[in-house]
This record gives sequence, structure tokens and C-alpha cells, in this order.
Amino acid sequence: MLMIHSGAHSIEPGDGFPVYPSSKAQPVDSITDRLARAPIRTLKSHEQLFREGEDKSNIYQVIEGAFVLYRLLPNGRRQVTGFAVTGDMVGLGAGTRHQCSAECSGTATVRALPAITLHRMAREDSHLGMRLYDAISQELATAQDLLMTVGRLNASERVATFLLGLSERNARALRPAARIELPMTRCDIADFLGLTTETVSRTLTKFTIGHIISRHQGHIRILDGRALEDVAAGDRTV
Amino acid sequence: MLMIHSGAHSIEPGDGFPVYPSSKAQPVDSITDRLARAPIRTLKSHEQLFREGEDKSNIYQVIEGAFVLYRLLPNGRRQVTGFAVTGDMVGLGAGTRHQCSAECSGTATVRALPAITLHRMAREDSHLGMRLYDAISQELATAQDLLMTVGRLNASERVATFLLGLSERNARALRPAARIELPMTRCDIADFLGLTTETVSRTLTKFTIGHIISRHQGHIRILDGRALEDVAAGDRTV
DNA sequence: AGGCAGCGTTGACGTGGATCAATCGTTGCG
DNA sequence: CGCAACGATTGATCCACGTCAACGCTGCCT
Repeated sequence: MLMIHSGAHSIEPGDGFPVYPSSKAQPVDSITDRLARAPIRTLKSHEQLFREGEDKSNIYQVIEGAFVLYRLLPNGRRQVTGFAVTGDMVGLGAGTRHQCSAECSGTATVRALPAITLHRMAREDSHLGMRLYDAISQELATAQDLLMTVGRLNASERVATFLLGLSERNARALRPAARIELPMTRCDIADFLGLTTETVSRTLTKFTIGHIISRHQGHIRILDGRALEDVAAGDRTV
Repeated sequence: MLMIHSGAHSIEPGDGFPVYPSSKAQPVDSITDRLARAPIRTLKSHEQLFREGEDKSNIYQVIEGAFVLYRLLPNGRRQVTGFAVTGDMVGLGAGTRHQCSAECSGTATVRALPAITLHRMAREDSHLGMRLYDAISQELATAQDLLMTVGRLNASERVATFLLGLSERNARALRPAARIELPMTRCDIADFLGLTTETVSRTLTKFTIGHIISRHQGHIRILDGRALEDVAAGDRTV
């Protein structure tokens, strides 16, 4: 299963990712409270929240909208490392500079938490520190999943894996798993999977012809999930 | 620059990776002391230290030897996520199960630290927690470098980037940067870079013909570092 | 309403790297 | 010593995917 949102995690307890046994008494100035009081920033379509290499002044939580996280090569080639949506944290990590750029697809709003504040809080509250550790560990696992996908799967397997990842994300959010919104462009998907837009498009067409998915206005539908899993596993050619 | 040892980091302060301002008084039972007292395990050639999916009983520090860290697909395809050598920590990360397998190239020795002990120590000492956070953040950055390499570079660029990474590692260890030992097999390199052994071999041959490197018994030598950088950046075709 | 820019799809074509295969050293082992 | 196993290299061939190009659709701007 390919997780889609590398670089994007909740650091609040109780929403499904591993959390260390925490003390019953939460610190008064908990991360949740602090985030609730954090200033809100609104971004226009295609505006950048931060750029790779910039000083990491803030960590952000996505309130609304969707972000593409990516790294650029000097010659313009791009690798998308993940997508972030409502609730996800972006910018986590210990370095003093951002490791990737973050750009929103449509308009978006985020809460900004000064990096220095988060790290001070983590030093004072080891439970928060462990939650950060959990979150970043999860990001690492996600990045390695993607590495495997990009390094060792062919185009059909990659696209199938990607769709199953989105489906799984829906299921976890208690939304219908078969209906998949694709808020990102073909170019974003291609740069995520290490392919070209043409190949992504052709692969989706092949899936459609094979009655594995159907395409609709603004979303696609998984018609044959088992077949999609077989394609992702390399057990079926489309 | 492609770091070579994803999944492998020191967590002791003062060896060159970012460390948070630490209290002057180290806890008595510091991680260094604890590691020094840790039991040593010796492994035979090609023995596995742990496997992907296994319960994470221990975290290890490599005393001697070299490890290949990798993930497997059901159909046998393999993605090497990193290499670990003397001093590196392997098995870090918050999950209860190992995210990858670790196998030694030759014979190797490691120190084993129970995961539960490390996490207890991290809960009690937030500075250690932050060092874990630093280490895993660095691993994430390394994994994303590799993702970029595998997703967006061609074969020559990947191999050149790989050699430059090894060279850089030598330089940081104050060893000659031009002389590169390749302790891993062509197969390991190929599975690291998302290529085949044949392509790795042919690419090294092309570099040799182009007088960018020379090959010797047990090592290679970089003859033209600038050319290698140009190849890695895609500014020169071999 | 018209023009234009960006996205998605499809087609034609070329090629980089995978695949299949043979050879050669080296190493380990009975 | 001789054989088997393995790793590295090289050659021949193939094809999956990238590249280049055309075209339709949508939404935005004036």
C-alpha cells in the first residue's frame, strides 16, 4: 500500500497512527492548544507555502486545500514527494531548512506554528517529542514505500498502486473507497510516480478499456478492485 | 549529493550532524554508556540481522562490517534503501516492526540495544528524544534524495551520483576522496539505484572508457571528478 | 463573444535500459 | 586438484516508456 502523503502528518494523538503510551495528564500548553491559537495564513492558487532550502521558520497544519510537496533538480526535473490535505502537518523534520517545496493546488489555508516553538515544546515535553518521532518515522516509511514503487514497479503497477493508495486513504476517512477524487494534475501524479503525463494518461485509458476503472467528471471509480490489486502486484497485465 | 546510508545514523552527539543545544549535564545513564555496555552479536557472511515485518526487539549499532538494508516485493524484486557501516545505527524508527531487512555483506559485529530501553530513555530524556528525531529526520532527507535519484535521473546520472556519494563519505571520514572502495556487489548497487547489474556494469565501463574513472582490484579511482559531477548533473553525456 | 493558455488525451516514432545469453575470473569446498 | 557456484563483464535483441506533435476541452481574461 502506497501512502500518498509523505511529509504530511498529524502530530495530535488519537487519529490512527502509533502513539506512545502517554501520561494521563497532558501538559497545559499542549500542541493542540498551541495550534488552535496559531495564526492562520491564506494562500492563493499555486502559491508556495515554502521552498526547498529556505530557513524553516514555521511548521504548518493544513486547514483547507491541498498541497503538493516536491523537490527540484537544477535542470527543472521534479520529484513530487507527497501530497498534503486537511489535517496534515507539513514541514516537520529536524533540519533548519526545508527539505522540499510546498505549493497549493487551489486556494488553501494553514495554521503556522513557529518551528522554534515546536522544538522548545518538544524539549520540555518528551511525550510530544515522541509524537514527533512517530510522525517523522511514519514519513520515512512512506518515503521508502514510494522509493520501492518508483524504483521497482513498471508504469501500470505504479499507477495501480497510486490509485489503491488513494482508495485506502478514503477508506480510512470513512469515505467510499471506490470513488476516487483526483485533486492533483496528471503532471503532479507523473512527477510523483517517476513517469510522464502521457504515460499516466495512457495507463488510465488502459485501465478504463479493461473495465478496471471508469472515468467521470472530476473523479474516477474503481470497478474491479481485485483486478487493480493484481495489476499493482504485477500478477495481471492490462 | 546522494547520501549512501539511509537507515543508518549515529545518535551520539558531536559527530557532524545537527544536534539541538544540549544541557551541559548529560544524564548519567547516557546512550553512549548504555551502548558501551550493550551485548555484542557476531554475524556470519550474508546472515540477516533482522527482517522486514519482524517485531523490533533491538536497535543496533554496527561495530564492524557492512550491512545492506532492503525491502522485498512478493515477487522477489528488491529495493535497497541504504548501506550501513561501522558506527551507523540501524533499526531506528518508531514503529513496532522493522521497515526493512538488514543483511551483512561479510562477517560483521553489532551492539544490540533493546528498542524498549531506547524508547524508555527517550521518554525520560527529551534531549535524547530530540537526537532520535534529528537522526530519523536525516534518514528521511536521505531517502528523499534517493527517491529523486531513482525517479528522475537516467542510468549514467544515477551511477555518477552514487560514486560521488561514496567519495563524499570518504572525504567526511578524512579518507582520500578519489579512491572508492565498493564493498557491495553490483547487484546491491543495482537494487539501490533501481537498475540492473548489467546496466551498472556497462555504465562503469563507459566511465572507464571516458577516462572519468579507472578500475582496480577491489576499488575504483575517480580520475576526473569534475566530469563525474557534470555527468551526475546531466550536463555531460558519456 | 473571441482569444488564449493550460490540461488531458491520443498517435507516431525513437531509444535507453531490460532481458537473455555467453564467457571469464574468483572463491569455496569435497 | 577439480568442480560448482557466483560475480562481473560484454554482446545481441526487444520493448516499455519517453519524446514530439496534434487536437479537443475548459476556464479565464478582455
